Amino acid sequence: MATIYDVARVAGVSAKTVSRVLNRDAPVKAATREKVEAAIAKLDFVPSTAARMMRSNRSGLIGLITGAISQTSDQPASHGLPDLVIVQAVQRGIASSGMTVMIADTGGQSDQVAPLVQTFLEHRVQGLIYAADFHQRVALPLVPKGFPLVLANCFDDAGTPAIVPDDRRGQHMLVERLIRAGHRRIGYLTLGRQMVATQLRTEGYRSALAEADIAFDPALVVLAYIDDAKLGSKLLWDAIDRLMSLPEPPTVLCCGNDAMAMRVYGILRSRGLQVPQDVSVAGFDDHRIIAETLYPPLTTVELPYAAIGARAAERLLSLIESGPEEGADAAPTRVAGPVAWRESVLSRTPVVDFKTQGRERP
Amino acid sequence: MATIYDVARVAGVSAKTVSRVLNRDAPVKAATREKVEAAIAKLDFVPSTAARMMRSNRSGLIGLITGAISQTSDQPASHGLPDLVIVQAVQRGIASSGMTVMIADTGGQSDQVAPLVQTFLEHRVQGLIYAADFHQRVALPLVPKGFPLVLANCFDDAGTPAIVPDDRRGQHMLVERLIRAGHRRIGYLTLGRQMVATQLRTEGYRSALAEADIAFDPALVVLAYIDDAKLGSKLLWDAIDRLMSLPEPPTVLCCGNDAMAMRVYGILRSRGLQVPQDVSVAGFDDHRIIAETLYPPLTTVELPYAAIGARAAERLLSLIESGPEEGADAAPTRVAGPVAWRESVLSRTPVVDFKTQGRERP
DNA sequence: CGATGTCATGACACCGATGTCATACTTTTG
DNA sequence: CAAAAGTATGACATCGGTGTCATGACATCG
Repeated sequence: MATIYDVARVAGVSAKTVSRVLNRDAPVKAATREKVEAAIAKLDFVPSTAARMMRSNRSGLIGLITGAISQTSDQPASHGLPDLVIVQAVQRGIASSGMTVMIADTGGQSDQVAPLVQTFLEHRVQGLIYAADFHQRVALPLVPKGFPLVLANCFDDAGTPAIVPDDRRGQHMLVERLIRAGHRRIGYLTLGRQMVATQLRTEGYRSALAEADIAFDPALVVLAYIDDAKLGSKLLWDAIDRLMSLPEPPTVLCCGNDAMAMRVYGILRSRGLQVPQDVSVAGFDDHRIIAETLYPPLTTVELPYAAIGARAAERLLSLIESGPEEGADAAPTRVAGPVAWRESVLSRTPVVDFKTQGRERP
Repeated sequence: MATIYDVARVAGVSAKTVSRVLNRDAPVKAATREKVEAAIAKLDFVPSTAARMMRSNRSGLIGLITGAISQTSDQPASHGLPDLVIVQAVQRGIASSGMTVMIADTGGQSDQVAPLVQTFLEHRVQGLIYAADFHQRVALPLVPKGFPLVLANCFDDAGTPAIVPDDRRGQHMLVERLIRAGHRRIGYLTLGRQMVATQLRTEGYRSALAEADIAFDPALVVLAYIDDAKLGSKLLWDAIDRLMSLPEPPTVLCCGNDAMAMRVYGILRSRGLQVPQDVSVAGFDDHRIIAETLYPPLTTVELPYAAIGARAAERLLSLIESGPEEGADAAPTRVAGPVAWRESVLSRTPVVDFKTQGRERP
């Protein structure tokens, strides 16, 4: 590969002048510039970032780590996709600042994190992002303190800048919307209890009910997911059985995610119940390929992975530019996705101003 | 950041000795090594790839480009996921050789390809992979000729090494399997005709029929996809109407992809037809979250994205090591995914040895 | 025992850019 | 018109490692 000296020789100028043409950081006579540009084209010269970096100490690189980071291992290998959406969004955000993203995946081995970080540091990345495959608490990997680092779709106890989905608000908005559509008995089929998302969403579910002065009925909330296809299926059938045979059965079933909602469609149909005429169904994730393809299309809440990735990139860039920010550090940034309202939820002629009525009772 | 000279000073040795400790490329006394290692640890020294690269001229970097590459634009923005699975597989394959992957996404702008390639060249990547979001023909971007380049999930007319899914064989295997299960009237709801995959799969469909001496009936093959939600839905309804009201209707419907199969489930149910008792259904892609979650689980063909990514990485590494390979260059490498046989297809008590019977007829 | 070889280490140049400073040539200005 | 200011360019050191070669200390061998 040609060097700046080759170009200088061919163009009959000094290397420094070629550098000036490349960087436009000092005036160069038009005639000289043309000679240099001709030489560059002729030699297929491409400047070396490595050499450049040696002086400037700025690599223009960002490191992105995906896959298992901490040894939780109580969680199953995920569906494997959401973090990739984050990757894409991060890449776009970073690219818009002229930097380049290097990626590495732990392949599920949390002990791979250390060597990956080392490699990134050797490349002198100017910042690191870690993207998790589902909303979780992680134990921090080893980076030099003060090094720009942002967590996406996860958080830690050390106050590292983090961007996470606002599960609480997402579920709250969904339930609120269901109530506005006239639903009062709202069933909730949850994912595993130990998941961060489940806890937060349950809070959102309850707060929305509370805001509308609807009493929380524990019988309406049922664990309906375990990590085993066969048992999981039975669990879901039983959960629905239990809910639908309540004295006052729910008019809508909120599901822990869209895939569960898809199964619920099938189960309800097998029981002769039509969606949404007999029971409404709502999901979570806005996994488009499911939500839009199901018939009827599924009402759900978007898990804003793209927004999370974009925010993470943004945050990291600002950390790099301005150094560690002062305030507002402790809590993760929560990004709420909108409710995607589709035909799987029936609007029941609502008892107008039910809420006010309730309040007016002494 | 500390340099090798700082380490040398602290350890009381020369820089070169530190280098030797780092690279283990020459004998160093145990006592000296320990002093050096202590100094490295004390200073948090991390060697600079950039400086290293200047002498060795090997960056240890691979460039990966995703998103729109050529200005076809007749194809809609894809579902956006498959290429990310390829990204992950490529990353794993490359990482196993100790190299690092840099990624860039065109964000749908094919005119972004040139600057991205330029950036990669500036970083002195040792090879490039382009991963497309669906099986397609692409027009080559500008890379120095002889530069290691592999296409994944796409191919060009210039004979660039390419890894693509074997759509023909995939569909062939599926149909062959359906025939073995006793099906003779096999409906086929295709994706857009201009898609490479559609053409190849139709060939596979026909060849499997031919092998079994089943006459090809054009009435059984119907275009059922256009890029418009509303019109697409109507098209699919009509297609199914047409197929099911044939004098001899199909006993199984092959769908262009799993999402279509999911819709077909819904449509069939609305018509009072049970899957698979009344009609069997098969998909294509093995989009797990759909295929495994649908009830009944969907028989489909895996689109081996992970394998494609892995093969692409492998191929690129061999190109880098051994230089341009000689023979077997022209045709893309085709990777066939297995048939995922699930409960959406009914095994009809087959007319035993129908095939032989057919042959024996004069 | 001196010649030869191996081990352990250091001095120094070099990779390919850019920053600093010097210099020659122009143009502006009092 | 000379001094001051601006323009265009080059020489050279430098960034942080590694390759080459030299050197001194021992071990081995005929």
